[in-house]
Amino acid sequence: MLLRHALLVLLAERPQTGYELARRMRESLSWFWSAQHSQIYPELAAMEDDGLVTVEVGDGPGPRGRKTCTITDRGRVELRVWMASEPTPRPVRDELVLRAFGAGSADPVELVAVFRAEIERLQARLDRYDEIRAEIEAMPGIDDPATPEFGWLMSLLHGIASARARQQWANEMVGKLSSAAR
Amino acid sequence: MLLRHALLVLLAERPQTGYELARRMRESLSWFWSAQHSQIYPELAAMEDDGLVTVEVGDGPGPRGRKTCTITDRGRVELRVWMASEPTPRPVRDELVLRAFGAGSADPVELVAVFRAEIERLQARLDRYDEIRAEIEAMPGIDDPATPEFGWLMSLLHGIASARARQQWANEMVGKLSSAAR
DNA sequence: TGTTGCATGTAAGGGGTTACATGATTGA
DNA sequence: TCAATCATGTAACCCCTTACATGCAACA
Repeated sequence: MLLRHALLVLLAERPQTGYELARRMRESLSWFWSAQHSQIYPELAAMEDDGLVTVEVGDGPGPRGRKTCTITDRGRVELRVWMASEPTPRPVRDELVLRAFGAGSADPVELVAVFRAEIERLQARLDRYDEIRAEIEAMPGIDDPATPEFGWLMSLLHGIASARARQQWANEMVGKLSSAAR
Repeated sequence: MLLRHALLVLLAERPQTGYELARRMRESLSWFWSAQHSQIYPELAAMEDDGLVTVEVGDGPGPRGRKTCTITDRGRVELRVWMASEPTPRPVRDELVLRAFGAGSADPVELVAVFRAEIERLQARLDRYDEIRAEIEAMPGIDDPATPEFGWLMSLLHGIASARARQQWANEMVGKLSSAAR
């Protein structure tokens, strides 16, 4: 029931169509959550059955109508309860750390290249984060947790902190592998 | 084909049974990789079919024999190629960051409690990491990437770096939420 | 006229978790 | 004798990704 709560978080802000939700997942939320439209549409239907959202059908392009989903009071209660609950621990699967663990089975020169590439990817992401951060921090009411911008900034700060930590670690790996190769 | 390479990493060190591989996944590797025995046994059989491991059946408890898996030359080549390849980006799903994003839909006091609990969980993990670190760093040849201990230390350093970064971020969240509540 | 974006759905398949199932050995 | 550990396997189910499928509107 995790996609369900991710959708409720987005719908709490304003009513949206499934297409819009899928786009926001892809474009902005994707740093910490993601889902395909093929997963979102059935879930929205199930949420309607459970009374968490109401669906309003209007005119739209294509063979089917455009369906706008609105969160119900019951949906808001469900969301508030979930927000206060402890995150269920999810198993981690990190290919890069697995490669670090298995360093003994790799060509050191090739492995250094893998880590250097990761450092560059992270740098590109950090540069992008900085741009967005400048935009968001200029917004009024950014320190008020009740505004959507607050949550946006907080999740961005997480992205920055974790990318920096990972980049530094990758850099350390490159250093150790390089000095050993010499 | 990711479980496959995780198993090859472990088998590169020494021959092992499926049970042993499952235990190591659960006990030590689980910080960055995990798999259940119900997934491991069929995968080992498939790997044998593909000539990546050989299986030796011996006496064992229970109705079936004890099967020791040994990596083949072909398995080592497969592993070396994979180690030098770029990690395929996996979608992130982080419940805690999702809660930070949706801060506006939560009771601030309850949300602070959720983040404080995470800080404590991370502290317990960091304490455990420090114990293991002391043990590993005392080992000889720890700076040689060819030894299993090197990979062990590197993955541990990743765990420490990412836990610290996450803890600091969670602390920042608590600060912002608390000052807004007042 | 062709491509991109809007808009909603279904189907097949892969990866993973949980539960079911069996049974020997070792130690409390 | 009871529990934990060793040891291997199967089955059902859930979540998710990829691909298939349809068709309008706007723009180049």
